[in-house]
Amino acid sequence: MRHEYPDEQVRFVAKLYYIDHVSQPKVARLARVSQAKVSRLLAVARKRGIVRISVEDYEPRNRGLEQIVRDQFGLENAIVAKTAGHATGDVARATVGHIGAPLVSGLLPSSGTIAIAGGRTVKELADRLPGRDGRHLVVVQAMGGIDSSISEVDAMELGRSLVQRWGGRFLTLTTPAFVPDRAARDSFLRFPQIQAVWRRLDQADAALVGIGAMSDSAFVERGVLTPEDLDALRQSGAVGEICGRFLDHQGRECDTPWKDRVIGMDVSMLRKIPKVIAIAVGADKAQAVAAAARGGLIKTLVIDEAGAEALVAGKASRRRRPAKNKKL
Amino acid sequence: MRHEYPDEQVRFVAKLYYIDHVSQPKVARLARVSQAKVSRLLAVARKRGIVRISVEDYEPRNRGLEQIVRDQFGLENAIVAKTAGHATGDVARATVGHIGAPLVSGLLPSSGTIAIAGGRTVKELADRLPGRDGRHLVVVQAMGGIDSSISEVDAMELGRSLVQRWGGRFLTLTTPAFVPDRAARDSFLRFPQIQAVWRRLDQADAALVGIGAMSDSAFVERGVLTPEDLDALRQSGAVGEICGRFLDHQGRECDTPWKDRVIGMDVSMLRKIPKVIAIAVGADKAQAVAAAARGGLIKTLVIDEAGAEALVAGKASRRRRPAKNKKL
DNA sequence: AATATATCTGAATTGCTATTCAGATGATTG
DNA sequence: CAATCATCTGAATAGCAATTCAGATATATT
Repeated sequence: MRHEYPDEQVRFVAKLYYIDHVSQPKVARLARVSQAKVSRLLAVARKRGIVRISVEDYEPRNRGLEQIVRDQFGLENAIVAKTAGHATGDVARATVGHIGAPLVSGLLPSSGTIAIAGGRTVKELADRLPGRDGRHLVVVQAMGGIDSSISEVDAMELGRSLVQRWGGRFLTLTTPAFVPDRAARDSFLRFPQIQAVWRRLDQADAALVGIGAMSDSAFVERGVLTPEDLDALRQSGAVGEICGRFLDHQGRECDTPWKDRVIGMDVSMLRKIPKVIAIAVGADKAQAVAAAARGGLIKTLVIDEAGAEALVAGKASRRRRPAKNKKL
Repeated sequence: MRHEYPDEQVRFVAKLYYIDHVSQPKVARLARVSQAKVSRLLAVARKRGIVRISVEDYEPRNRGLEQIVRDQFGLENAIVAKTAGHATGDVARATVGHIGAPLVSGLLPSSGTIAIAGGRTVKELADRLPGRDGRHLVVVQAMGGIDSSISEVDAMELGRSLVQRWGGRFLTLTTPAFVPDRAARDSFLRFPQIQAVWRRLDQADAALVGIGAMSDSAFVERGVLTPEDLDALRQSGAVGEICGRFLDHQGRECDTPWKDRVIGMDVSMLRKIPKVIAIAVGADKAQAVAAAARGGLIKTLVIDEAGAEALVAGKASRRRRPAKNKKL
């Protein structure tokens, strides 16, 4: 089969376009080809290295903050993504996802089992994980379905799209995330199909999870928890949540009825997974992140600058509180 | 006055765009600015050298042919522009103009007087001559107006646009190119205004001229010469033309009535100008170019590959002819 | 403090580039 | 020597980038 364009032509086009700044339609005229082909020739020029574009190093991570976060919370790894003008909300999530993705990709094993949870921030990152060949990963849903619809930020969807790009296998937890009571949960977990997935989860090599704060809970938004439920959880000392597990300041699961109604990775499972990568964006996640870290549930944290700063500041304030308590 | 964008922001934007291939609208979102500003930041990045784009050398000139042409015709300088797929016509003219312009710009003096003639090819080159500050050039029209309209390829227009970019002065030859007879010409040349310009021409430091073939004459096209006139000229030995001067094989002006009816630089004027840069495109110009070169009228030749090849080949054939003549 | 001047900004627009599509072309196979 | 396949091609198009414009903002000047 004939193939590849002559170097001479590629260089001719590249020179006119990149050096002389002649537009593609004009280059096309001079080179006696269509504009479409000029565009293609330029792509070839870049691929072949005939055109080289280099950008002075830009450090997208706040290394100073990373160090502090890592040390204060005993994490293996912290990735603090710089955000333009301390962006918040969607913009910050996109930035953290963009910067975190290649780094997380490097952390994930190339074979074995990965547990994945849902969330907007996890989605931003997961969508940007580069596709790779030759990986034979099993991706497992870390928590049941939040409601009967599948949102594009649900673990179900993220896992599906991941294995589509990676070519592995995706195991779903075909259960709701929250069931009425302990008995219901146990009966679900007795199903052989579900049990098998549950065992995979228990032996996962890595996990990719989000961290939920007590404000703006996605569970409340989607109607599976009421604001009153959330209040009750707060009363019981909950400061945040991972995989449906509500945590107290120390990162222990709060002892509430919900504890037995969740079908999702529990605290002890997370603790023994060698690589738990948590993603969180925003200052309001600080308490929840701190709790998860303190409980040893997460090993790597991917976070934005505002979140990291709140995290570090919050740590200091919490140190003051015990001092207050001593006064009482 | 405030000025210049922070390096940090420029690098941030440049990295996203050039390394991560994120589109400008998306970069804009992440950087919290408008797409317009991203475009501007990228321009700054290129200007500051934060982004460097390098293209493997492309040699736009056919050095081998240049050498042959230079040697065979005793030229100071020959520029043979490579043309994609041996392009002809407009495309070849544009290519030669594009490649020749920066080289011609380097050859032209930065002060003094430059004579300029018209022509499609001259236009292609002149339009691409880079603007330069600090030059105090006087540009002089080398030949009268061909007809009463001013076409965009006429010396009048080219000179005007050149000094507009260069900031010099443009002197026009306010006469027709062809007048009815010698007496008319002499009377024109006696006008003090015209005489002054003529004297400038006579002392020009450089000239930029096209070369006309006996086919497809612009003069015939514009109705100042009839096809019969052209035939008569051919009968008198004319093989080409410079500034309205018809030349024989040896580059001497043909002795015809037209000789005294042209108001334009003559052969002796051209011969003594230190830098005469002639531009010609196309194989059909070969004889005319050869004649001009042989007559010592031009010092530098800018030409396309097809033209140069015809030139070289023609030279060989002309050598054969004298051999024939000996037989007679 | 008020004005003048220069620069900066994003919305709209224009013009350019990358991709999609349908058809052509040439290699490869039975 | 078809038939098949993969690639290549330019026209059309969808999407993207550079420029223009009018208004905003900051600095310098009086």
